[in-house]
Amino acid sequence: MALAHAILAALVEAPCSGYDLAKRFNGSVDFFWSASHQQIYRELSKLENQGWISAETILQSGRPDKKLYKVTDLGEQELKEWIAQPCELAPMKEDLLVKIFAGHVAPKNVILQELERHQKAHLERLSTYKNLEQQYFQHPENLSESAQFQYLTLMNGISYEQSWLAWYEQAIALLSKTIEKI
Amino acid sequence: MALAHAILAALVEAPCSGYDLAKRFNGSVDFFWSASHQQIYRELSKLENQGWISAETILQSGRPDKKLYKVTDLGEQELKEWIAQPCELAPMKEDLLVKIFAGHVAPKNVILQELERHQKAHLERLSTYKNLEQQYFQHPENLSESAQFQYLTLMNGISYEQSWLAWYEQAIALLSKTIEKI
DNA sequence: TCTGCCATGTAAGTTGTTACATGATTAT
DNA sequence: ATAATCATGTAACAACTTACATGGCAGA
Repeated sequence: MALAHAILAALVEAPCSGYDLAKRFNGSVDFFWSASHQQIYRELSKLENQGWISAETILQSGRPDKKLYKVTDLGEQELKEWIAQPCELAPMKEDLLVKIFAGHVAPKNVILQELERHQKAHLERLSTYKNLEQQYFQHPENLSESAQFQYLTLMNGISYEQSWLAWYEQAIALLSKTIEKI
Repeated sequence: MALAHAILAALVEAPCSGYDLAKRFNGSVDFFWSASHQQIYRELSKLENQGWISAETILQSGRPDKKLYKVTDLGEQELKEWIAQPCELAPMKEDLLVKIFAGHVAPKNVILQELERHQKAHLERLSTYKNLEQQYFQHPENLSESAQFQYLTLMNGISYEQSWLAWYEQAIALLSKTIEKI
């Protein structure tokens, strides 16, 4: 049920189309949830049927019409109740760490290359996040309440990326050293 | 396909039963993958049919018989090839951050309680990880190659938990302050 | 006696992935 | 011309979750 609530959360903050939601939940700025556009469209239909969101069709000239979704009172109530229920820690699913765990069955330079690829990707994400921080959250003390909460999720994203980057440094150093020995 | 490879990775390091795998992929020591026992048993059957693992039935007195699984040469080859293929960054799915993102629709003390619950859970995990470090990885320079790789995954787990804990401090401080204002 | 551990599974339902499909507009 | 962006979806399949099911043994 969590995709439903992630969509509600995103729409409460800013009503938008499925296409826009897909952009927010894809690629580089998905610091709290990710989902494909197929999932999103399917879920949006469900949410509309349940009456948790409502759609307004916006006619556009020069580009396809779009449906602008917003959260209904019922939907907001539901979101509020969901927030109050305790939830589990997110399950770990890290392909990269599976590779590291079994790293001794593969050549070390293969592992190192993969580490460096991921390091680069995380570095890019971090810089995206820092740009967002600069643009929207320069003066944390003046933020609206909802902006404060959003800032907290961004801070989490930044902290997450930094923790990965610190680990890459250690991991690459350790593996490079043992390669030299051989 | 990643569950399959996570199982291969775990079995390469130490052959064991489905039950044991489930324990490793559940609860507090799953620092690179998590899965339920149902998933694991189903996947084990598939892997055995594909010839990537083989089972030996161990008759036990006083407790149920068990199947001890180990990775075949074919399975190890497959794992090796999978490691060499570049993979994506793990998708983000954090219920807690969804709650935070939409935090303004709920009472602040509800959010704070949930933050504190999670903080406690992460603290416990960190201490579990640190105990493992003390027990098995006291002298990193003397570790076997495979133990070195395992230590890297543990280090990642520790770094991950510490990053969450640092964020909780910030988040709780920020929210507590704004509560006082009201 | 009741709970928890050991050990394995099935069945039904939900969620997520991959591939396919359309069609206009804008920028290179 | 070609690719990218806007905008929405369907269909088939794979992965994951939740609930159900069994049964002996050990310890409080």
